Amino acid sequence: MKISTRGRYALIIMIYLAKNYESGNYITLKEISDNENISLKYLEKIMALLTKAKLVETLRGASGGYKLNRKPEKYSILEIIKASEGPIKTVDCDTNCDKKDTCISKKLWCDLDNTLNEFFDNKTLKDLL
Amino acid sequence: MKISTRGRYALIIMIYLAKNYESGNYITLKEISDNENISLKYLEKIMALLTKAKLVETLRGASGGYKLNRKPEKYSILEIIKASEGPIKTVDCDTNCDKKDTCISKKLWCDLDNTLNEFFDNKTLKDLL
DNA sequence: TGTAATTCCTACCAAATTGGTAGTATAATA
DNA sequence: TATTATACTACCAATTTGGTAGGAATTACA
Repeated sequence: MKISTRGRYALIIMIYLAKNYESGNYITLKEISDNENISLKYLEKIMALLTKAKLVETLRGASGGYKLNRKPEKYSILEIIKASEGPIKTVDCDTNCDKKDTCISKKLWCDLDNTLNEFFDNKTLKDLL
Repeated sequence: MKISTRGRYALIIMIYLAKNYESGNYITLKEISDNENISLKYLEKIMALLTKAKLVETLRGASGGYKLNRKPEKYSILEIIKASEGPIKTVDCDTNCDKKDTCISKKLWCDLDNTLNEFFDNKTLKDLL
């Protein structure tokens, strides 16, 4: 029942970009790294996930960086969590479980996943600012 | 964002005991192991957590075993999760974070913990039967 | 046109957690 | 007293987490 640093840092990055959304500028990871005290190299790795999920626009080379490609209110927190931590699936009981059809617990875990999805989907980046 | 097998198996154990609550009998881990296809040794380890949390009554020796010490409706799922997986704390951002006082994300994670606590606290063992 | 700045990509690694197993001691009962 | 159970302690392999390192590709700008 943990959110790893991947998800936590991903959100920090996105909040940082959201704060700079109005300027339209590309923000470097170096700047985020310096301001948030997170290793540049680790940020790069997390950023790769956000880039792959098309949550940000990137520009390489000098004076490049990252920026949001939509308004902050158009990002649900769910997208950010999914991109960084993978889909929300609190238990893995579908495959290789011979009781999956009669399992009493299953409904609980499904409800839990739904609750979490709803929790994160109802909130946008803008709500956090 | 995962529930480990500890929490998952703990719930299976508790459901099993709840089903046998009316009989008043002590149930052996061997029986649960056979019926649920979970290794006896691993069940012992998980059971130790539930015992320590005083969720069950135990009797050692021949014709011993485990049984619930209250009615199934008196157990919240939260207790069982806490006993097996530890307290619900989705992020660990209090200690060693120099930004903990100004952190924008913090409220989100607190809300998340509260949502999860409420989710599990509102459900009893009996609800699952 | 060269160089500095920046992202992109691949590989590697240590520590912690997960998901167990094994053996023995202790207690209760028949 | 033999058998059946839990209780306790120690160990271990595989996976995940939380990074680091180095260089290649790309772009802006002087």
